[in-house]
Amino acid sequence: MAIAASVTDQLRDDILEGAFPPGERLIELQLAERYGVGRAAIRAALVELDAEGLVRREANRGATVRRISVTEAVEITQARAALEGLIAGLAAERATDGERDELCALLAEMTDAVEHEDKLAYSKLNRALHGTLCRIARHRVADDLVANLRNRAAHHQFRLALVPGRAAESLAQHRAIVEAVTAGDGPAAEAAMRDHLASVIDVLRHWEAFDTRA
Amino acid sequence: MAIAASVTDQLRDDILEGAFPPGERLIELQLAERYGVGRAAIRAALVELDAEGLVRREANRGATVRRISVTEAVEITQARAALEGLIAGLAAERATDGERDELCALLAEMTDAVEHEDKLAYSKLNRALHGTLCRIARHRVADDLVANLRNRAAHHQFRLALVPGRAAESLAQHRAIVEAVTAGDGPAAEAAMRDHLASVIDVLRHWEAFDTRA
DNA sequence: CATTGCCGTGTTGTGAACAATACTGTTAAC
DNA sequence: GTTAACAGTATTGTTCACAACACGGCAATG
Repeated sequence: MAIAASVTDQLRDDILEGAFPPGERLIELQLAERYGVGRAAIRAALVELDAEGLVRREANRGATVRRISVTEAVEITQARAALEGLIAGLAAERATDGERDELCALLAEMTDAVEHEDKLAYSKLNRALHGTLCRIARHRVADDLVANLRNRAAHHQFRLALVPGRAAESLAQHRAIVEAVTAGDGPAAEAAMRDHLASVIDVLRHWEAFDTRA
Repeated sequence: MAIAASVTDQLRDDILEGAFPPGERLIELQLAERYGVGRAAIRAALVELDAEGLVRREANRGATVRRISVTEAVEITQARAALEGLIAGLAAERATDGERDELCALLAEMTDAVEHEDKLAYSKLNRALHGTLCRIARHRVADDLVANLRNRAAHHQFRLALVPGRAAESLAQHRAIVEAVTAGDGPAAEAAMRDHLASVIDVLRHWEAFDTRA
């Protein structure tokens, strides 16, 4: 499965990049040709991505890119809040001096991005910051779960970055998180992370009312 | 995959039942014969259970039942604490009167089991109570994640039930959870659930020191 | 005109055969 | 006695072909 694992990764990336939009049918033969492998490898990849929640498979009807409703995105973010709260708390306890510097540097870059109104850069830095916290926490199980949840809701996270004024609010919340982590205050870090994601949920809930698509 | 899904379920159950102990090799041909299906179906099942974390697959070397160290069981339980805290809080907000009665009935059965020192029954009821809370919370995402985490640590949970005096302590904690949920007090329910799982973690940590196997 | 039955096409599900790889025990050399 | 090379076996990885199923259009019927 050396090659097949790589096929799974390629397909996952392609879905996350938007090469296959939500609802799109994923036909084994087409994918096999696209990635230059046999149908068996594609099948394995589809089973795996189905388990990850990125792909939906129906018996005898094939696979499609899973469509995540706003309602489900709220649930995903709630689960993230619980798990990333744990992670933030652990990160506060376990961060080395070098890792603290890393977080501060990321925060500085985020501040720059907000000042220059570079929403794309901010979105990437946002992802990087959360990823760095996961690494610092040294908690494999939570890390894996969170990475998966982030992938599942990736589409909506992207929309979020485009909301006017959102970046400034988000920046302040991230600053609170980084400060608590660098101060080594676990409970404060957990609370700050939960606050941050609660505010994400607020935005999602606002959409939920008059949005049934995507 | 109508049949194949059932094969995955059968294999998962067999692993959880202990029919295949941790570390045991899972040979495709043997499994195919055992369940009366082709190798392809078995392969799909193994890929799926690998994604679930119950099975480990190495390239060209086959699949084995994943061995969960005590250290990893601690991590799993920490993640459960975060997610089941969320679930307990939601359950407190969303439980109907009928569901509250259901919880009280389960608690009564657990009390009986402790009085009769029926550890096996208690262990089953324990599982049932947590499962019922997941259902009451009506939170699909967290529910799925928790169910998976419980499966992964199932072996250790079973050992836990055999610790002398553990059942009485556990019963008191479950009573606190049920009382908070039936009272509709979300934060208290979340705190009670976290307390309960923190005490599970304490026992695991105690083992961690002088236990490297299983 | 609406509805039902039927057939053709596209796609998935499954089984069998073959190739590639890793493990085991044996023999030979140093 | 230890190590290295080697063959034999067991198991996985891959490909192919075919069967099973779902969907679409078309025609026949009421």
